[in-house]
Amino acid sequence: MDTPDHTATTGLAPPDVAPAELDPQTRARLLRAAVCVFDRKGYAAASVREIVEIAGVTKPALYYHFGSKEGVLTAVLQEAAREFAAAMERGLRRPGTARERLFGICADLHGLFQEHVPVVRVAHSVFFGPVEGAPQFDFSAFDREMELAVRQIVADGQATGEITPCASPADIALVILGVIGVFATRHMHNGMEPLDLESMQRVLGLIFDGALGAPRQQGEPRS
Amino acid sequence: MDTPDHTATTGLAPPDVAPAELDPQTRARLLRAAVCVFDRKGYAAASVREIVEIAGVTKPALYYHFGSKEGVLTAVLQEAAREFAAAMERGLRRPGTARERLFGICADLHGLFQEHVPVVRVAHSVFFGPVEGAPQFDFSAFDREMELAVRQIVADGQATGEITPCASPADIALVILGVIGVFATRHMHNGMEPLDLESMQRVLGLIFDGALGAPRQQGEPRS
DNA sequence: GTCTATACAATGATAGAC
DNA sequence: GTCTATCATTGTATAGAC
Repeated sequence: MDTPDHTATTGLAPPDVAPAELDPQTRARLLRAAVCVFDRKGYAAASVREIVEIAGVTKPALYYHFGSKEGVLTAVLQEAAREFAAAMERGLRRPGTARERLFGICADLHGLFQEHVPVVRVAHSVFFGPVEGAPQFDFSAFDREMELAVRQIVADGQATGEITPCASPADIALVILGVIGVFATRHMHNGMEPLDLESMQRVLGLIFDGALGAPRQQGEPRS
Repeated sequence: MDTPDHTATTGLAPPDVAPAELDPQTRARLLRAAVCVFDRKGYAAASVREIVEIAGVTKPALYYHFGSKEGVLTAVLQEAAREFAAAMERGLRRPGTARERLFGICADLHGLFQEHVPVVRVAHSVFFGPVEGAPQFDFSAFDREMELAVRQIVADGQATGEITPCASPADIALVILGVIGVFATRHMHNGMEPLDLESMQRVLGLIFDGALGAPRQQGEPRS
């Protein structure tokens, strides 16, 4: 219970494995354990004791690699931010019509969220969490990048005539971001059954085809 | 610094004020202080010490009125839930077209959020916060009530022909809930400038008028 | 109902051996 | 790089006077 598995510190490990080889394992185990505990307890209530217990290492190992509890959280968020930014970039570089690109970016995000639910929850909690107590992480980048990407694609679609130029790209992007947000919410929160990708595409199709609103023939009294 | 103001325990207060008259004041002060601290530090990191300091009372007073730190949070959430439910009911009872009712419910929510930003942030944090550590509050009611109300109004609008019956009420409601969520998010998060009610009405109008999507004439290759 | 004073557990972080 | 052992602080909650 004290030292569960020392496959590398004992003589049983391959002789060509240097002692430093164990480091990345320790770091990765700590990160995974931290995400788990941050998700369950929240960052503030998460104890380094529980993190190192789950990781199977000791406290000084955590402080050696990350310096502090904040350092662990920052590392988690930085990795998440990298993956998120990469997804946004993929979405922007994707060829095709605006609809295809927007579908693609939403599908990417859907998959990313589904694959890393605990991390997404932790990131969300920190983003909306208290200003004091959490590290000063530039988190607005997440939302800003997403909004920028969607708005850019919408603007492209307007330039090619695929999307109506009657509305501002920002307003249209807002609607799409709202849909993404609702689906993300459903994925994050325990007790709400997540909506599948098919539903998301159906809803996005609704927006794109202008299938919302009035049947376009009996008109409101004015306006 | 120990006992800041005892306007009622000293002989300076009006003689017709019974000692028990101080109670609701203490309770209210505690609740306001708790919201303030929960918002700034988060529930887990909030200390009863700071709460009672800001409230100008002592620890036992808090434990007398609420039993525990959890009890304080629960009281805050319950009051918020009552106000929220009342707003949803008002929205459902409001007469007029579906558009008017939906605009009304969104405006109500917008006002409610704007008026109680700290409470909304606390509620949001708890809703998306860790499962362990926070009290078992039936929080899904918030989202469920909102979704039900919007969906009901959409269905009504479809019954009268105001809204296209081509899409399911649930899907349309999802889009509207997304917009509400985006606007709520902008209000809650420090560092994002909140969007005004006018923007919200403009975006909702976009959805209602079917102004999103293609200009309705050059059609996609298929579908 | 509200106070003073305190019990008692748990926390984040570190010193120093190896 | 990783361990054992420990520190100082802070947390929630309570006992008992008034």
